[in-house]
Amino acid sequence: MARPRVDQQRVRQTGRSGQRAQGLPHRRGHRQRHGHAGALHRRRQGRLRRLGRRLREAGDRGPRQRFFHLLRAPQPDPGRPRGAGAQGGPGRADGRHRQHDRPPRPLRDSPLWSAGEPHQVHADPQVTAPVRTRFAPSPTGTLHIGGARTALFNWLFARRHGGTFILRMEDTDQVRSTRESVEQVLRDLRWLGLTWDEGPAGDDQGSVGPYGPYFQSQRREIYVRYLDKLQTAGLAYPTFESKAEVEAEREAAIAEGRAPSGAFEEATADQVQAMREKGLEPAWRFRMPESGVTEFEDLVHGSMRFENRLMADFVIVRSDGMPTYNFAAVVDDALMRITHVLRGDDHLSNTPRQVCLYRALGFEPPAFAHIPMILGADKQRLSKRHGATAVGEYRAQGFLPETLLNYLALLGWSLDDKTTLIETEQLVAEFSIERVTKHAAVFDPVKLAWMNGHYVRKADPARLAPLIREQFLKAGLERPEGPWWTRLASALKEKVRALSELPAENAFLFRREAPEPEARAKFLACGGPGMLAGLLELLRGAEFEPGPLEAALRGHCEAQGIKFKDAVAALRCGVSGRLVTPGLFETLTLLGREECLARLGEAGGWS
RNA sequence: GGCGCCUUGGUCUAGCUGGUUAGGACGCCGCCCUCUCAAGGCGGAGAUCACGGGUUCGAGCCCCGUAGGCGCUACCA
Repeated sequence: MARPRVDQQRVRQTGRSGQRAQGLPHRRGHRQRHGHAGALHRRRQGRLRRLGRRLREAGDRGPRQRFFHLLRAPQPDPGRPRGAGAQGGPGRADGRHRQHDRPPRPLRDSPLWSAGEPHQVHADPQVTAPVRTRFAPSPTGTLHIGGARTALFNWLFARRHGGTFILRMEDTDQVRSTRESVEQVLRDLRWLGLTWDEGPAGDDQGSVGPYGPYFQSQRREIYVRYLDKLQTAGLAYPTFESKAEVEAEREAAIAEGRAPSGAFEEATADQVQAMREKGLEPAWRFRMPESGVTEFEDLVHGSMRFENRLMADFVIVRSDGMPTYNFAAVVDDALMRITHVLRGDDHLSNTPRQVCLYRALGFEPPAFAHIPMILGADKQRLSKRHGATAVGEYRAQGFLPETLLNYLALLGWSLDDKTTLIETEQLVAEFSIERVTKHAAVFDPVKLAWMNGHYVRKADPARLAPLIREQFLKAGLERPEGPWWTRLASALKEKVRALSELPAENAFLFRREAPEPEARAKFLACGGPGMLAGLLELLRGAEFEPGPLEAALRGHCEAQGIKFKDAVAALRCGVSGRLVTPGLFETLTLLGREECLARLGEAGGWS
């Protein structure tokens, strides 16, 4: 390939002892520096907050976005150490927000780096053009709670603004990505109702949408094309340094108290050729600006600022030809016209690198919103040892999708000071990035279970019936489909949390079991044997529906001078062999007259 | 090591321009309701707002500093 404009590419000298190390200031006590930076940050935050309030009060539509540019003092022109800078930084002197209605610039306009020039992007939560968000999981396992929450926020934001929600599979890690995992993720998202407008279609490797394919593994040529552009512009270079070598160098640098070099040994064309003849391909690194700062506005964290010289050249294409996350995500987000990137804040530190890539490629960066992570009870990243963390597990345990949506929405977001139960529809209507929290949240399965109880109670028994049947089937308790299941559902839904708890407590409805000793004792204690004849008589004659049955029993007790409670206890224990059951009259009708009579007869033999 | 982010009861959170008995929810305890258990209703315990200074008549909110947790610094994403 042609390699024009070589002169412009000499943004930085190559070689591992490149200039940048020399340019480093003398190390100061890190503690002192750290504290200072923190203070600066806090001060800035304080100013932001005050400005934000002022603006909000003034009736400004978008509290957060406006004050950012007010805050930003006119950027002093650093003197443009290198000529290319003239067309650089996006600036936003006019204070308008136009990135959304402008497609990414064609690459040939790509400005080269100009060292020392701040690279700024602006974020604008005030939506002026169609919103496009995406969820981009790597299919290396099932959909987890954290991923589901990220997907939810992206989905909510898109739906809230009438935008487009895109699903993209980041399957560049060929060894860990599996077809099975893709299917599971699709299935779980569908179950949650987080439907996507563009992305994988069906369960195969197909895609729908104008910017596909939506599997990164199918987009290799695209990444190669953009790598070529970067290389041509002198912003990417090949290296053969192994991972071990890189690590050794870094550790040595730290041990010696010097900053690790940000540059790596660039292989010459001859070297690349020679290695290729030996069957080795280089990895490609992106050339970071060696000075200046990269700034961007984060919709939840505010103004972010990173020094370029502290970020090393990073690999964008591996020696196996696959792009790395930071590269593929940027190329795809740009090409797919993503306007708002909502993702876990573990990506916050990667963002300046990505912003540099956007710039290098001539793309306008999207708005970023880094949402807090979800942790386990021990405040560590959520993982298997925290119990069920996969969406699929919750589905299998009989959780309702609206439960997950409601609960997950409240992890890092709130509507107001007292709303806990929020229907999905309301979520869509009310979601706002401005109310997203900054700190990590601990996932609490107990609260989730409570919430599921609420939604199960709210649900239509006819909807619950097949779900409940599935749970019993799993426990080996069968019964043909039919209205009986709907009646069971309405009897059971009042006292449940996870539907999976049901079979253990209610197996007696399906088969006779040895009575619990406590139930047997209670049957005797409440005078069961003495009432038996009367109760059998009553059951034989009564209309077998909950209402009439209750009326009949109350009448019977009245006439016989029996305590209603005792009669209930006798029937419950006698018929179920248990202390706790669904409502007695529902239980009786579920069992049916004949079965009740038979079981009561057996109970007559207890002693 | 460097850089970055975060910090209100056990947990999720509210707290908008400084003045609230720091509000709500889960969980916990008690009472009521009640055919058991739940659900529901009512009430209670539980927060020196990470810590230390400062400004102020007054600070969870502002300023300075410290600590802790987490993330990035990978040819993981």
